Amino acid sequence: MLHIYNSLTGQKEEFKPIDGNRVRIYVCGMTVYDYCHLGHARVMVGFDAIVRYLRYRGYEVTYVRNITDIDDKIINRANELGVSTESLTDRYIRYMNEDLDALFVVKPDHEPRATEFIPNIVEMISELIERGYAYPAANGDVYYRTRQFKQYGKLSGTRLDELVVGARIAPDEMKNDPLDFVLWKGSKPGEPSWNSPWGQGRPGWHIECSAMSTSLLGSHFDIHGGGRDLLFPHHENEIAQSEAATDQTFVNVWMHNGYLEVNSEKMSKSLHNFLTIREILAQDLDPVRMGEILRFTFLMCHYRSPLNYSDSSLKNATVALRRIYLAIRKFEQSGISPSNQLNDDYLSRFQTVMDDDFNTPDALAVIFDCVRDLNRAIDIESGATAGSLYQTLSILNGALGIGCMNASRFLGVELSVDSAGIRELVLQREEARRNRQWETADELRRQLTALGVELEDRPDGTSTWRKL
RNA sequence: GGCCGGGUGGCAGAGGGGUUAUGCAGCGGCCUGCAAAGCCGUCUACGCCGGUUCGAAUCCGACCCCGGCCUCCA
Repeated sequence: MLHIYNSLTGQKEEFKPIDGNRVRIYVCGMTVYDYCHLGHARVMVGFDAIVRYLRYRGYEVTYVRNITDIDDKIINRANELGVSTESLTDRYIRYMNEDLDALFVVKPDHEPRATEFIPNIVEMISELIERGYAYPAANGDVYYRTRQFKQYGKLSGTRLDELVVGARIAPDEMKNDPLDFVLWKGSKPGEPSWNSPWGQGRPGWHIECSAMSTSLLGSHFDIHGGGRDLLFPHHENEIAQSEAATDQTFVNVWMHNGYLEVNSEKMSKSLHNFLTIREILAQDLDPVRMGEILRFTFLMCHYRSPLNYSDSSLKNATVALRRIYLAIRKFEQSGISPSNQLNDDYLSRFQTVMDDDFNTPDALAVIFDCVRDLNRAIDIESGATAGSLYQTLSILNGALGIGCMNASRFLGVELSVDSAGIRELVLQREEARRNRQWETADELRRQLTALGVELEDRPDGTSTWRKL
């Protein structure tokens, strides 16, 4: 039985899809005016693993992850660079896709952009005005009447009276109440804008997610996710907008990722302490290998816990992941055939921990137990057992989206700057060992070590190797 | 100030009333020409103080520290 922690109720709940076997999930993606940073990566990888697991579990998932391609920051950035907002967002969407590919993140079923849903947005705002939940102001803005929505604050646990203290009205805004928030922004000359009943303008940030999610998934769907920092006010406002406009429960389960931290501080744009995905990927000769290491780093920590990022997080992930790949390679070089007879014990342990709010660290513990068993089975030449464990391991890895690289590539065998030269030295050493010239063999090993190559001698006298 | 999280062994990081998390590192052994990898065994633990209980790292209360939200942020 799958249980998911619901931010709305503050507890783990049994998950029951609204419509039989179908699961409809919406995740807030990114605003594309800069490179993806590790905080984005954590959300994308986290929900990628969740969606993969839901599918593994047999659910028919419709996964929507939006792109915000119009807002103040995009406009400002485009102006700074002297380019159009479209060319700016196109560029960063391209970079985002490259980054996410490197992290083995599968494409969502729909990836709507705010600018493609202006009619839906306008329609929803009109509905809100009609129902008395919104009002146009003289400056061309349209605002949401927050106090009108009696359940406001139910997600974040805030009370309106407490919020008033911090609320403020910017000089150019014409709100009736400081708590009201903008649905539609009247545009200034020269800004990108769309036609609306309230004049030229653009959508506010919160409304686009309400419009896109309900348009693509219906007024009432199963799961809505995003980073913890979106819980308030973004998701709170989404609820207010959607439920006021449709009179229906918006979302059953709200899921939020813990923060990615650096030096125990939240990584964010405003603190200027963020690392981009591509900076990290560039740290290794093979960016794809680095992508999987980064992905693994995220999965070693539960999605709701804060993850304190450091260089040693990557090192930890590297050696842990290497253990998995060494076992895979060991099996592949053993000549044993994979077996279709899966190991029920591991499958069931894996499902138990993943069913408990997607506990990926526990799931990895199961995988490592399976790895140990596999190594053991290969060592004692128990072919049937090894074949079964190998196949089981592959299935479990696939459910998390790890271990899907070619083992030799991960271990760096095909990648070295001088593979041919290394191969030559390895062969020379094999020759020396055959002749029992241990001094020569050890000297060659020293040379290889200096090249960053670690040798593993096999019983038959040949050697395999990997990058240190 | 209000509202949320959290403090676990050398490190990372799950768990959560009595029984090995897991990975890395350490120690002992097997294997090896020597290594590496692998396997077997093994040491370090639950912020502080009280309480409940036969028994608490796990529940309750106070306290100390850390982080977050209350303004844009994944």
